[in-house]
Amino acid sequence: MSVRVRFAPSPTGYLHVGGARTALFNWLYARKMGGVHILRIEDTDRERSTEAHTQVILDGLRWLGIEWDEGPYFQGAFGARHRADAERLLAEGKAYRCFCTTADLDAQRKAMAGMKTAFRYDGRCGRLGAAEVEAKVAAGTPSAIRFRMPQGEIAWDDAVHGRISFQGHDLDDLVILRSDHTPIYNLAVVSDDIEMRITHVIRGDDHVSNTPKQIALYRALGHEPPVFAHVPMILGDDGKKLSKRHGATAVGDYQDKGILPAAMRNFLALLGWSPGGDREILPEAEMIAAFSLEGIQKKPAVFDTAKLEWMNGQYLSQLSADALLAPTERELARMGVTAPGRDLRPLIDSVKARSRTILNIAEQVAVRLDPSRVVRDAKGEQLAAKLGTAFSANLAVVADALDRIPAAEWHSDRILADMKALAEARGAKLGDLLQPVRVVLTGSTVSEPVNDLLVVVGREESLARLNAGVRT
RNA sequence: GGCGCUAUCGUCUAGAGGCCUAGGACACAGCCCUCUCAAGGCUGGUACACGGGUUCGAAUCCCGUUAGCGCUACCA
Repeated sequence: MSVRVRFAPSPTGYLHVGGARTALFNWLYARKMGGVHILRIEDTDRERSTEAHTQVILDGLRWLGIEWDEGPYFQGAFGARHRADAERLLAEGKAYRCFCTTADLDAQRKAMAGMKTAFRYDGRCGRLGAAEVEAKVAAGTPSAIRFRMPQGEIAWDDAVHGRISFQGHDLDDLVILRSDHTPIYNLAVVSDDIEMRITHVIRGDDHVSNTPKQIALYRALGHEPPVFAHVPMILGDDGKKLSKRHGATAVGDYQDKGILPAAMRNFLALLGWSPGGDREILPEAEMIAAFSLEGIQKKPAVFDTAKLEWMNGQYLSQLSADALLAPTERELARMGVTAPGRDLRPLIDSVKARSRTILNIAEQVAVRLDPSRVVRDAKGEQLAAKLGTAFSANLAVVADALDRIPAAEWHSDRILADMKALAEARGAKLGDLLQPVRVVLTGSTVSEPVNDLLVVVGREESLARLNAGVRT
């Protein structure tokens, strides 16, 4: 039987990194096994679900390069089947009508508050006589449908955790159909997974306590449960559940920060999964080849932004300026920087080695393009203070020497040769000559080699900035 | 409270009884390279939660303790 997996987000918020990773694992497993990856939007919570959220989730998945072979299906469209399944269970005596109102339930809960055990529905409506039920129905009393939880052990062999076992008597008789005839999550999932012939349910750890309920539902409905694989949560750097106060947690935020989809995918894959051994950078094909459910970690993982950025830098350095051009231009446009007719690729090449994100690249390109974006940072100020009058004196000397290089010979090699000769002639250190140039050109003490920087900024623009620097 | 899950460097992890005086990566520190930085190379510190077993031998198996997390809805 061929593998069929699904990613089933509920559109009640943005696509967060935990969900993205779950999707990634589903997709990797499908690709690895030559199976089918299905996208199903679980929009049965109509109060919190929005179309905008659905769109954000779809966009996020596409950005990450996670494809689906079927769907997106919308769970809300399957209400009739969910209802039919609930009624079948009712007809077979595996479920019963519950006439308790929300207020009744609250009262029951309150009454049990002092007791040591947790509140559990006592099944009182399940003990109603047939005549009594009929009378209530005839009287038009609204009722929900409750599933009769079987007693005894319910266990399964989880693909990541191994055997997990619950006792039926610890579980509630759960409502499967609301009194307004809409389905409850646990029923809808099982009904859909059966209908879609899902073979492996790969989902977040937070669902393990739902699993025994769902297994019971599978059996009551006359189907074998699928293989379950519960992947652990992703935590913030304080060990707490990842949330907005940890900074970016939505995949769209990382897109905005200039993270590459391939790097994000690689990083997410390695959060809670390991191919075994020492590999870190895994191209898509290798990732698929190495993927296995057994390689998934049991314990939650902390999301380490520094490592993500390191990884992004690795991917960045492998990409050509050609490949980086479009995303960089997009970023520049957002910053309001345009350079019509200018080939930005040499600038990107010049700058990408010192960048960890597209945003870094764009910022540095912008500074080289537009003198108004040069802002002297703390290190730059420090250097100027340290050199004192030598700062502008050196600038003047360098500017003078550079001015003698004809435009046709404004090349990296020629500039470096002249600078070295100048340093030697004056008995100065090359660094003392060049650092002021770097600071005046970029505002910072960090950049590509100054001779390259001069080429990238251009002869006239460089000289203009240097001369302006001498005067201040 | 109940039920369940988890436990190797600060972080991500390798490790399926002897290969472990515990390996890699990020981060950190130092050195090399160098006009600065990044990259790269080298070096360094830091971990098997605790307590009992089982075994000739345990990071690896079992039990307990502790801690963390999840669920406990007519939410998903």
